[in-house]
Amino acid sequence: MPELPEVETVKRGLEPALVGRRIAHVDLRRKDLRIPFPARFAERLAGKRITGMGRRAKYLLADLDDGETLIIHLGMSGRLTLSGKSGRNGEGRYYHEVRPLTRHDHVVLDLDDGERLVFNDPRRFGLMSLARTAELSAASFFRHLGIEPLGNELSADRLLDGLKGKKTSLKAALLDQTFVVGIGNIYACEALHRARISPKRLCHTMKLERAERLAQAIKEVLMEAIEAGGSSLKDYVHADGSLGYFQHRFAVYDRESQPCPRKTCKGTKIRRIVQSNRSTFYCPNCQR
DNA sequence: AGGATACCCTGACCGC
DNA sequence: TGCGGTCAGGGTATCC
Repeated sequence: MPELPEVETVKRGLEPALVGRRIAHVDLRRKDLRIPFPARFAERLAGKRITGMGRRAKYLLADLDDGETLIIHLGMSGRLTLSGKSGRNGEGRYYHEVRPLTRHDHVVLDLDDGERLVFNDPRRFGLMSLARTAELSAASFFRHLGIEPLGNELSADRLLDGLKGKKTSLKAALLDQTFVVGIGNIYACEALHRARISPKRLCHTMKLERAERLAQAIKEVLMEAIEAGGSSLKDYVHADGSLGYFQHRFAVYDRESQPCPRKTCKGTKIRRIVQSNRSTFYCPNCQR
């Protein structure tokens, strides 16, 4: 379920533990995830220091001190877990505990301070790769990506420009990562509900007023989810170091037959339809 | 060419 | 209790 807000939350959760640390050892426990690991992956990571972290679309980035960047995509079920524990106990004695590895723990990064980062991904829709930091935007993963939804790039005008002439539904357009990045099935539904626009509406029928509402709604929905993730970060990095996805209240997603939260809808039931093989949830009363 | 569909994969869940 | 079927969705290959 990781869309932009979840990836951003993972980035913020990991940043303090990873930046400045050196990767002491890498354990690659299989040869591929969704795609094969790049050549000499473990060797290229080992010994490098993590100098900073970033995010592009739903990709998590860790810059290394040799000019390469570790690229991580969580796919659908990927998780990054901090599982090492080391330090001085009450008696000043050094201790080191590491959680035993489990099924689907595919990549293990041991850091120089005793911390351990584990990538677990049951469905293996995720990926890990490496690219030259200076050439990231030209890397295959990023070359075709559209604009980031937060910040000034996304505006009503920019939306209108991208939507004009498109014959698809708005829902499909929002999921298209070559247009706007970071929005997945959940936040597409949520943004359209907040903007009071039908997911079935055809792109080319959009005019300025709806485009303004949609641009605003996308930003709000994503930013509120990031805030919810941020505020739950201390719960979210659990005592054992594992990172869970924060629970967030959705207005329409996965709420089929439940009342639309919008007061003026007076209990109109949320409807579920299928668009391009994916569930769409919306309120037939307020979304037009 | 661009839009729709199939597929990768496993776990959760449901009905029997 | 077990078992088969269905669904979940990010991204991309492939088809139309």
